[in-house]
Amino acid sequence: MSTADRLVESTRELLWERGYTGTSPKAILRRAGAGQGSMYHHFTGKQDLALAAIRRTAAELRAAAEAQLSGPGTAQERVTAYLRRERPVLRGCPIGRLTQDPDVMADPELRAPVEETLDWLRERLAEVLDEGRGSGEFAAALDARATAAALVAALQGGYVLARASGSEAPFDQAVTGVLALLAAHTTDPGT
Amino acid sequence: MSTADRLVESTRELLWERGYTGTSPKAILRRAGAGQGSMYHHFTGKQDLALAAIRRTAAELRAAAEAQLSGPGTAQERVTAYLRRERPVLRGCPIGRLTQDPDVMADPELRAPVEETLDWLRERLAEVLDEGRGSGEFAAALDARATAAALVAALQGGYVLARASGSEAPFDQAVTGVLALLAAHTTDPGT
DNA sequence: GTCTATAGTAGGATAGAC
DNA sequence: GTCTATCCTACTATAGAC
Repeated sequence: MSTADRLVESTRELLWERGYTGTSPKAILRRAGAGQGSMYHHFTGKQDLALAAIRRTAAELRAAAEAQLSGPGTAQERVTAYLRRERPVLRGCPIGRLTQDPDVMADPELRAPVEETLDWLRERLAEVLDEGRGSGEFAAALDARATAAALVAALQGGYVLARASGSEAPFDQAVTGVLALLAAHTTDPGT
Repeated sequence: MSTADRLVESTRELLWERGYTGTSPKAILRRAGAGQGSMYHHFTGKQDLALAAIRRTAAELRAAAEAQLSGPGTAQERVTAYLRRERPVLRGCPIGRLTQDPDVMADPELRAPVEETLDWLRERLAEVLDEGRGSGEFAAALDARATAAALVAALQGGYVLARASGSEAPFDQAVTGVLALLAAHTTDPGT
């Protein structure tokens, strides 16, 4: 892995652990095993490096979600697979956490990938729900957009509750709870 | 308002806006219109001041929730009233946001009120749901704890989505979505 | 490309005058 | 109680040698 790649990876880890404000260039360099010169040679500064890190993390999150949502199975099964996918719950969502970082939200460049990723996720989930609604899998009255927002919020909020309590249990409960509610809107999918 | 109170209020605002790591004593003093001497006279330092601020915010959140949840109406109505209560959505949850602050979570004293508040909220909501289940308002099969977790997560996650998109819409959608799902588990409450 | 040296600003706390 | 002065460390970036 090149020095530039190591810098981006270290930045991704630290942004996840400590956020943008809580991450110093010095900490990044220490973790990457690089000197100041390397960083300022490959990137213009902390913001530029964070931008590369956030973009990569956003792309990964999107690809991981797409893998579940466009996989095999009914709409219900794909939604369930996505929500129930194994996650590092106590570490939280590497994109969602940036939402709490005032310096990220105040910078249009840093903010854009965060906004796009979460907006895309809601929209993509709504598509799958709509699919299931069209095929008679879900009740016709189901509001795909509102339900999609509720599902993504259950995940994001589940992370918050889990971190607060220091246990994965609340996350699992939130996912179980929202899926149980959704099941009431499910008609028998047939085969 | 005393100087000590102004310091606590300024700290509450800044913790909400910028988090613990992103808030410096200097910024607190500027906002409170006080000098360094005042702060270190009334408090031992940043951590002590933050502790007072977090405790007060936690108490307020709890009182506000209790007002809705122990108010008049059916369980369904009280839950709806709590979820639909007017909120400063784009500012986020002043307690939930601390969950993303590594320095808060690493400090047992600062962390305790965050953990207690969110744990209490889930439990209190579960009680109301159980009440409604007992009175036949909700389906007997409803898992009160899981549903409570899903509802609180919808709020906390709704904040995240709203901040990401820069609009209150995703928050409202998440609340609408989860309440619509819950409605399917509702039997006619009668009178 | 990478290193060390340097610099200016801010963070967090202490000391002592008033 | 509050103020100013002071201290040490960290943050973020630049300069210039290798």
